[in-house]
Amino acid sequence: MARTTGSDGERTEAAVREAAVNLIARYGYEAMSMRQLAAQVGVQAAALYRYFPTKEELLFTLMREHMEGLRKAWEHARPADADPAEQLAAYVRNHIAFHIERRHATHVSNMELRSLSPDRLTQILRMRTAYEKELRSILRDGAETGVFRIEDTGLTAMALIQMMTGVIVWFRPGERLSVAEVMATYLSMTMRLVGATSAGEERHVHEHARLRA
Amino acid sequence: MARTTGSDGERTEAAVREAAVNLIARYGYEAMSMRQLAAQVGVQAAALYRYFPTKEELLFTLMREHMEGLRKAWEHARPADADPAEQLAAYVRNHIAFHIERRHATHVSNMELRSLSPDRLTQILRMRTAYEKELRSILRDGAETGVFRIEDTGLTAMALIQMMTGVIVWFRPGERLSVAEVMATYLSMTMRLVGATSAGEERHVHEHARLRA
DNA sequence: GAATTAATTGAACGTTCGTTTTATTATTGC
DNA sequence: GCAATAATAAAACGAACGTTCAATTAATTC
Repeated sequence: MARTTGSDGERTEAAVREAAVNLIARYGYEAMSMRQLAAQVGVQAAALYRYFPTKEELLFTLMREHMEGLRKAWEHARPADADPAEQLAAYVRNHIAFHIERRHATHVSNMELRSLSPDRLTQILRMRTAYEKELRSILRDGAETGVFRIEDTGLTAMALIQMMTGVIVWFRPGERLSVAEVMATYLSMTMRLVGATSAGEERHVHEHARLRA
Repeated sequence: MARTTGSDGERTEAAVREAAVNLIARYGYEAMSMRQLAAQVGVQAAALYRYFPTKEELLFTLMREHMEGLRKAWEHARPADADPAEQLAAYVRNHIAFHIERRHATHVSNMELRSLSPDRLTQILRMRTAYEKELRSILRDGAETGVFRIEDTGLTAMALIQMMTGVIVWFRPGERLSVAEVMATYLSMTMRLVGATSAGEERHVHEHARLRA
């Protein structure tokens, strides 16, 4: 046999990406074999090499597009002219919404970094650092303006990001909590953690009420 | 050749454990080969099977002992009769100190769960859940006593644990911050996050001063 | 409808993997 | 110092891995 009826390159490539994200998230990059991936797509292993030259290139593509998606989401969600408290709230909401919606891809991007070659690792880490830098900048602004009380900006940024990204470990859609509830609670915890002054707290409380409605 | 001069079973087994933790933390369980591990120990691959019947059993042993170590550390560090704020402070200090000291083992226990067979996975998760339950219990006590202001105990516990465990991602000994400084800052963030009342804050501030001294 | 291009199969390549078996040497106990 | 045991080496096993190649068929182009 050879080309099958109804076969379509674009559809196959999309199916490969989706199956790869799911399999790598569940079993890990090293544990997923190209044959296993091909079987999930409904194709022979050799067909995969029409779309991705190597297994590592496939992993890198998934990670790069995930990071670009995160950057674009924040570019779209960031408020143009807003005080640090509003900016921080937008950052938290965007981060949690994005990571819950793309749990599997996030898992891959966070857990499989060590399977990348050095220069590809550098590229992904650069994108990640740029994204984290946005948060540090917001925190610094807030600390200088006096709306936040923060001991160490860099350390607080790392703590917040790890706290927020952690939702993908335990969150399962359709269980006890809705996405809006999780977002609201994490927003509340974040504002307290950065010592947001009453003005920021007020805003957050209103936000909280709105989200639960 | 066969038995080598000066060979000693106990020393070899300890060397295997240490090398395995380091290699798995760096390259991942699947990516570490038994030959690579043996080479690191200075022995042939077959010799490993004198101490661990399979590769997975080796992984499981490392994880189980790490979790038991964490439990024992908390048993030893937990204050007998203390208010929730003091108990929480002890939990945070113990968690951060333990995880910084055993970064590699923590990495293994957190990242390689999917390489365990179902029943071994269950065993490790049970130990982890028991440990997390301690934190939830402290938070609940504090919320009921009124010393903490917490929206959702379970969610707060997860957020705190992920925030604290996250130190192993970026912390490198001997760099910008000392362990005591990191502990102090995380303690401060934790107390604010749980909305600890001024009494708890006071105590924490004193603690903070003590640790920096 | 013939020629060209796109998509895929099936088989194979060389390598590496975890593990087992057997033999061999060092150490220990008497 | 001799028997028993502990610790390892060396070689091999079959299976699985990522990847390549040639052949084959479907879709497209003119």
